[in-house]
Amino acid sequence: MLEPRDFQQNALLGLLPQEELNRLLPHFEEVTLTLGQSLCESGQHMNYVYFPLDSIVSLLCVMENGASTEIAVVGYEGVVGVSLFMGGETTPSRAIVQSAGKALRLKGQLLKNEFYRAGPMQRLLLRYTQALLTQMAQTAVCNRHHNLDQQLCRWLLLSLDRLRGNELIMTQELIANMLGVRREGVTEAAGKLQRAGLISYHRGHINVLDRLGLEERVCECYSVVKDEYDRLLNHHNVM
Amino acid sequence: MLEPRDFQQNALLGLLPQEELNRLLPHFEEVTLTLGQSLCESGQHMNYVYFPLDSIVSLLCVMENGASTEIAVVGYEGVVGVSLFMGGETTPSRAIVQSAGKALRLKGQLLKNEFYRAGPMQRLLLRYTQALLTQMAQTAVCNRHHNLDQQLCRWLLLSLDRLRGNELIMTQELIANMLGVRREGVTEAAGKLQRAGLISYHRGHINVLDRLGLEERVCECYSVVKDEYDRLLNHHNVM
DNA sequence: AGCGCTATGTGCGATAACGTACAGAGTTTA
DNA sequence: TAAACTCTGTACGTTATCGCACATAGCGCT
Repeated sequence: MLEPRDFQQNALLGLLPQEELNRLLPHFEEVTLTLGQSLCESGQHMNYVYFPLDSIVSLLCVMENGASTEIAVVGYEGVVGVSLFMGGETTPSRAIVQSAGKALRLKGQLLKNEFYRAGPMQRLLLRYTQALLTQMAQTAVCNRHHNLDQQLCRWLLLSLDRLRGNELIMTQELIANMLGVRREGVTEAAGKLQRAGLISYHRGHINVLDRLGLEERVCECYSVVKDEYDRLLNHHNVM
Repeated sequence: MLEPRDFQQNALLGLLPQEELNRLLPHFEEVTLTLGQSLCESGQHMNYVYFPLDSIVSLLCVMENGASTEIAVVGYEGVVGVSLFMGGETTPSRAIVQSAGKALRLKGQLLKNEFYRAGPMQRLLLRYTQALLTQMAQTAVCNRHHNLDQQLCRWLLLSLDRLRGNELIMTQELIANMLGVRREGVTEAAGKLQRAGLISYHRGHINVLDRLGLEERVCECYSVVKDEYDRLLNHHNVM
């Protein structure tokens, strides 16, 4: 049986009133997500929704030729599987574990039942979905208007916000897949950050040395997304 | 007083059971939307939601330097103002009329009341929101991976699907703002389509001469979005 | 130690889109 | 009718990213 404090590790669940949480408590399962694991394939039904604790999940749009782009990232502040309660059951996107760690999972049907009580859980999940919408929109603009250097900063900061420490375990190849660019492009952009002393890079391990430095370089997209999450999912506004 | 058949012009309202519609019927207002009119500014509260009949509205992400990109387009199949019922009240994006025409509008509070009955209207609006989500995600990928020629085809087809005839009233300058590219780029891409006999172009009037030709040139993004709208908002699946 | 695999770094020509400038044609206004 | 304005077309050098090729370095395995 999970302890109440386990739930506080996920910010979304942490916002729920205790009685709502209690109803679901026995049905949660803690699972370990491994790097690269797929939680959802394009067009497939999901059996579970996942509330990350210290793991990070990327939502990817995959194209016919195999090229992909990350459209949003989900960590302890959110949930993977919004299409379940939105009513579509499936989405055309994939959910891939970008950073290994723990998550709480819940059977899709149970979440749907809770959602359709039209109480705090519904309000919360809808506000979260709107934040996700903003993240996707901003990703679209960023892809259009900002250069790779800035996009890499945005990606690093969004990931960092969802982790405890300052270390990311992620090869340049994988980052390139997320951003939808060439691996060489990431090498070059990351090289600049490394020479500027903002990060150190070593065979799949990125250490962020100077977070403020990254924030100076990043495009506005980062703070637009962050501010909107803060606004929509802050304790005062939600309940 | 509006006639029931007026409502059938909006596909979303057309999917609602009669009794649901009857409850709201007295509160709808028909309005004329003019080209370039703003229905919603970034971060502003919306007082109304709009159900387009024969008008088209673009959702734009505007950046600090004024550059913009369309992240989704809404026509007779949808509604402008999802942030109202999603709970966030505002969004960081703008809603601009891209093609003049009629729409039905409803006071935001009335829609929210209806939404929180947790009945057919809620189910419908949530499914629509998921479709919107897909459109945004696909826009992000398309911005990344496809060239301007293909994106223009996608944009023309998405607009065409939301219009009665084959004529679009839209300057190259405006299309460029939507796609987030240079006006000259649109001139060039449109020139290719014109020379190929697919469209004819004259001072803000585009006539689509060969729709199938456009569908042959367009990237997969168009059909991903269209298929997902069809799946999520088709009569058999919704109610 | 030696081999193979993986991750990173670098170089270079090709390409798409950019910024800018300007010309011409059509439309509106004075 | 002339002037002003709007929309479209064209040209050209610049830049960011791509695609490809290949070098180097770290790590694991035998």
